[in-house]
Amino acid sequence: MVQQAAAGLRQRKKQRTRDELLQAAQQLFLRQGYARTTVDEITAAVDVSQRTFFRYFANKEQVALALMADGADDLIHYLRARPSGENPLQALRAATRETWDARGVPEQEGATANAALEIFQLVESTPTLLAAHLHRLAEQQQMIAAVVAEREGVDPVTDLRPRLLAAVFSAVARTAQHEWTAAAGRGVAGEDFFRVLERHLDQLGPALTADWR
Amino acid sequence: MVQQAAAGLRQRKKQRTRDELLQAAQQLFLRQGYARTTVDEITAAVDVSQRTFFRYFANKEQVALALMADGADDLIHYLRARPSGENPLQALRAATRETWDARGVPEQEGATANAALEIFQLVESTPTLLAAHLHRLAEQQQMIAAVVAEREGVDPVTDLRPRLLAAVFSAVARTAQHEWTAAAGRGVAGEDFFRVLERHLDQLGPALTADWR
DNA sequence: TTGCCAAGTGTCAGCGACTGCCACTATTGT
DNA sequence: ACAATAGTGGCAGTCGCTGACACTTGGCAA
Repeated sequence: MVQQAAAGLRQRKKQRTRDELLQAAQQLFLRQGYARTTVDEITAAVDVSQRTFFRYFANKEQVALALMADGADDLIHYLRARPSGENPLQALRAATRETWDARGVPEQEGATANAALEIFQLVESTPTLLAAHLHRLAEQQQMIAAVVAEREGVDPVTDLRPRLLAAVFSAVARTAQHEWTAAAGRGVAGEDFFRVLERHLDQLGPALTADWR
Repeated sequence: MVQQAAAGLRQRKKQRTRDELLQAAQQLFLRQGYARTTVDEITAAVDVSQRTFFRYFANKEQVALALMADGADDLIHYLRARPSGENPLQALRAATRETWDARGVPEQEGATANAALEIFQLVESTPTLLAAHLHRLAEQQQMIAAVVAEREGVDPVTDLRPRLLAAVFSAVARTAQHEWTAAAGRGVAGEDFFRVLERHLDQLGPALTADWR
């Protein structure tokens, strides 16, 4: 996952301006908020033209979304690799854990980790960004459904289960993420995201079946 | 639900231009697509200024969303009215059925019903609109969670179940809606939305627990 | 009725996101 | 060294959206 050949100069240059744009955007967004940051400000900070900006990102939202660690591709990959003995929900849970573990390393710089959290909160609190984010999640959900259907060898058109499972899992994951972001914001620091997710998954059964009292 | 006093002339006039804007927007959106329709075109059709348009709708997306029968407020209302003996999931299911039944009547004009479907498909196929729609659903989901928590008398902050239930139910409902829209588009006409939703809810257990084979 | 207040509208001026177009510069393979 | 090609900059223009202000019109009381 996440590998890069140190190819030609052209490639590297491109990668560099892209990174610079991202970094400049991050600084400005976190300092002034998303809406109050113009594309011109971002490009000025990196000293490229506005036109160039829109060659790297389809729109302003995409810069912000690109700042969030995504991991969806990784998830798909890990999910494909899970042993076929597991039932789908187990496989999803395990793949998520692997995805999470795999990226812990470069995240320890403190300042970086903190910025990551702030970005989550920024997205969560900016309607347009949240909308775009939800849209992206919906797309990822479809991919998950497809992989699950393939894994289990069921017809993805007829059988509702893959889509339902993907939908429910995504919903739970998103709820957990929401919760985690909020908690981390309140200084209730430390709890691992995956731990939060597990707590949510554990409550899934009770929430659906039992009488609550 | 949905009641209107035939109040002063001022009120009626306002309602009228709002309706006209909606209708004009609907026509244009369905004819030319969302992106290729400008706000100026809409206002020209109704003969009001662009400025007025934005006094009625916060942005272009909102007109489109307003064209979709919403029913969220109704759902909340019905949900509150459900007998407290029911467990939450049952209550949600029943409230949804009531919401659905309550609006069947004025929808039979054929042409209207067909346009409604087309709007769903328009939203589904237009990224910005879909994003906005998902965002709205997320807000409604929060309201559902709040009502459920209140209904069951549990702490909405500590207890994860209300939010999880709302999230899962919304996810299933959305999946069903997606399915329904697609099916209706393929001419596999006739199946009641609520029927589709029930099929999905029935598959929820199997999708989560069982080994799929 | 008259006259006042407030609600609703139009106009205008302007910002910011985004696109198409074309000329220019810099890398790459030969 | 040269040509093909990828990437950038600048410009002109469209569209969504907003603030400010002047104007019209419906609601209401004297």
